[in-house]
Amino acid sequence: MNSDPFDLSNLDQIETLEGLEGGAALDHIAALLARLNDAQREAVETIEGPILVLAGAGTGKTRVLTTRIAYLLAKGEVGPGQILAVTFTNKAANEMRQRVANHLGRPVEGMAIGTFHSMSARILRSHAELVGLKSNFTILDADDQVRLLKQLIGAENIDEKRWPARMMAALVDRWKNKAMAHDQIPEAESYAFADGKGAKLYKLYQHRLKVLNAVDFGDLLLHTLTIFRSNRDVLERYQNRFRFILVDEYQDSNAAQYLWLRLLAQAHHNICCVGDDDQSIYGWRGAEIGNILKFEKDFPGARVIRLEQNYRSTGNILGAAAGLISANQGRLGKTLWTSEGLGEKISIMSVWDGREEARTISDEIERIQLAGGSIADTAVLVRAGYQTRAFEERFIQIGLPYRVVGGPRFYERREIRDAMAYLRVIAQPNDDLAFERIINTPKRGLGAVTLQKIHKHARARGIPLTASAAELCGIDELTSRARNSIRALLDNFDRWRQQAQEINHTDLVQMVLEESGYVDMWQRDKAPDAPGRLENLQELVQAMAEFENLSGFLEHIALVMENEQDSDQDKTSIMTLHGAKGLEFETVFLPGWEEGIFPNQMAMDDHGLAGLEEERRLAYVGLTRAKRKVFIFHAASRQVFGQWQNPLPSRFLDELPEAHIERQSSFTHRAGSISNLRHEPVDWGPRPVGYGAGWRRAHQKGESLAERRARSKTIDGRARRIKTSREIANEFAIGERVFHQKFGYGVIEDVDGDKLDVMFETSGLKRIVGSFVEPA
DNA sequence: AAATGAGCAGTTTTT
DNA sequence: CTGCTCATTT
Repeated sequence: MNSDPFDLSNLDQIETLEGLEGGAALDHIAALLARLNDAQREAVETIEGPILVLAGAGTGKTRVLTTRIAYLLAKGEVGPGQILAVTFTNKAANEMRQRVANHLGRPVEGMAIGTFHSMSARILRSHAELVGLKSNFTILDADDQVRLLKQLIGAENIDEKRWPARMMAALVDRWKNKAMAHDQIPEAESYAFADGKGAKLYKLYQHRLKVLNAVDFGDLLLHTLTIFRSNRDVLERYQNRFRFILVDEYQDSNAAQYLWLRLLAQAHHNICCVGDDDQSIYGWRGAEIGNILKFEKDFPGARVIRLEQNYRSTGNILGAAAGLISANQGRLGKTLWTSEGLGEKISIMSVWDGREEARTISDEIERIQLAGGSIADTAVLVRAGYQTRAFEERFIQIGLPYRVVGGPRFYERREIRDAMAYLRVIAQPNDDLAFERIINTPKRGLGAVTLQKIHKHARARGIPLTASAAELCGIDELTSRARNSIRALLDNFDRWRQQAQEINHTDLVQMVLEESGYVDMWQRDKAPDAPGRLENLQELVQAMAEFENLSGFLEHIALVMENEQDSDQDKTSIMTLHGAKGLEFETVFLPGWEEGIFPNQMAMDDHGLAGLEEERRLAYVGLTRAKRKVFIFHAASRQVFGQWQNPLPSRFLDELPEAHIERQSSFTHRAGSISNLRHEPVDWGPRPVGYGAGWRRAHQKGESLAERRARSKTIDGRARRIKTSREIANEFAIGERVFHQKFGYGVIEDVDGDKLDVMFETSGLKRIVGSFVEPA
């Protein structure tokens, strides 16, 4: 959890680890080193100077990072306080801390391990005044950010329909990721929003944040950069303190993070970045794959070490992944290999639709379950969040235990945010956004009109909303009802603030939720989800108990937006490909490999070739999550946003080397009709209606279509057979009349591999996959 | 001031 | 299909 306290008051901390110096510790570390391969050991033992460790999927990257830290400490020359290790997620930071402790046989205090954002928050709290903030500043999340921008956009008389606040928020994020302050926005960029008002809004927004004593996510980094750049003495103190810097997932760093690292590493150059350019999948939120590609240029004299021995996957999986990723340009290049065998080929399964896809996957997971396997070792990895639903529905229907990883997050739930807003107003009366959120929640007769008046008065007097509300109670501006209501609320807050000094924070939150009427509001609510919300509030109280005080807790939830998952039960996981990075499973299911879905259409529309390549890296990440077996699916027709579509199979399927894959089709329309059925040249002459090639073939075999269907059913009711694109191509003849479930009857105009051009009677010319039509 | 209903748009990934 | 906003009604 929040267990990475490093003491900023002691910037020169160099104490080494007691009890670990000397022979015993070195023996211990020697044993750790002996378990590494040559490349890994080199990465651990090269202490001085910049190093880039190119760590392919499953090559022991975390082991290298943590052993390296343990090695530094055990040598006795480096103190924990001199090490800075940055990650992108809190989960990764916690894991790293844990594993270092395991290596050393004891927890390590005083080491700075954390995310870029939590590290920056620490630094910023120590020097807030240098950027015009107070050290108790609030950290706004995306939701607050959007609400604030919405107000500003409204005040500027910009049509919020045409220029949504979310868009502006995305723009602000983008600029901040690139370390661009509001006075550095080029004219052209400014036109990305509301006909050139982008930069102005950015400026207004930053101004407003300062008044609110608040920062957003991007500001944590940006303000820290500003402090470093304009206060040489402060920078030097951090440079001296953090003599050894380690960075995880370097391929995900953005421009601001790069600058942040470069400033800190400038003095001593002891920076070790670990990453994999082939797993760079966060370009859309500002990650610069260029950072890792030009590492050697940025840090002259850098050593580059490649970790290529894979300890996770079979040869077939690695071969398929390698073939796929080789289609990308501008890679640093790695060749993963394994000393293990080829294992099973990757199965590419063609299904009719999403329902069958979900059914087939659930069948397969059940089979693993029946065979006594752990289904926690299986995962369904989807491209986008909305795809999880189909699987959830199916799994619920058959009672298959599952968990959706990375679903709606605990701290983003409405009731939790409401409760948090109360606490924020208590902790910081100036927190206008929080106050606005709960001023009429639960309903206390303070509607839009009253709020408008409070706003107006606040603006006129240049004071926060709470102060404005208090002043309005003293004058004759509001209705007496509103006045009474506000006074009661403010009195409550005064009392709670007093109580906050005396009782502990968990009791406080209970008291606040009761006395504000918030609990009551949900108890009276007859909506089916109301009881769940009350439970969540209870959970919130429990979560708070783990923190010493209110501000510690508020900091935690601002930065640690992950919710821990119950890992004790044997459940299969459903998650996005992004969410799966860094994880591994015995068996991985990859549904929805269809053009438009994966690769995602928007990624390609918005970012062209770069977007496509990132999609391909995402596919690479998906494949390399599997230890033993991968199933890839594509459906002939799929309902997206209530619309039926007939997508083509993903181009990524064609990029998988044939040697490592096998194709299967789980539907039966042409079961039994294998390529050797076509032994004669096709007669192109006119044929009587109802006497098509398909019909003839059926009779050559002496079986009706229905009979063949029945015969081909397998024991478990599903029919499966391998079908290569060559088979498909040989099965069809130009001029043949076919039937498609969605498009009806049509005539084949052209055959290209496994794809057919079919002129349908009702819907015209379509390009479709051969396995989805049957002879008419 | 609140509740209801119609119409609408947005649908990727998230520290 | 869903969730949201907005407008209308009570």
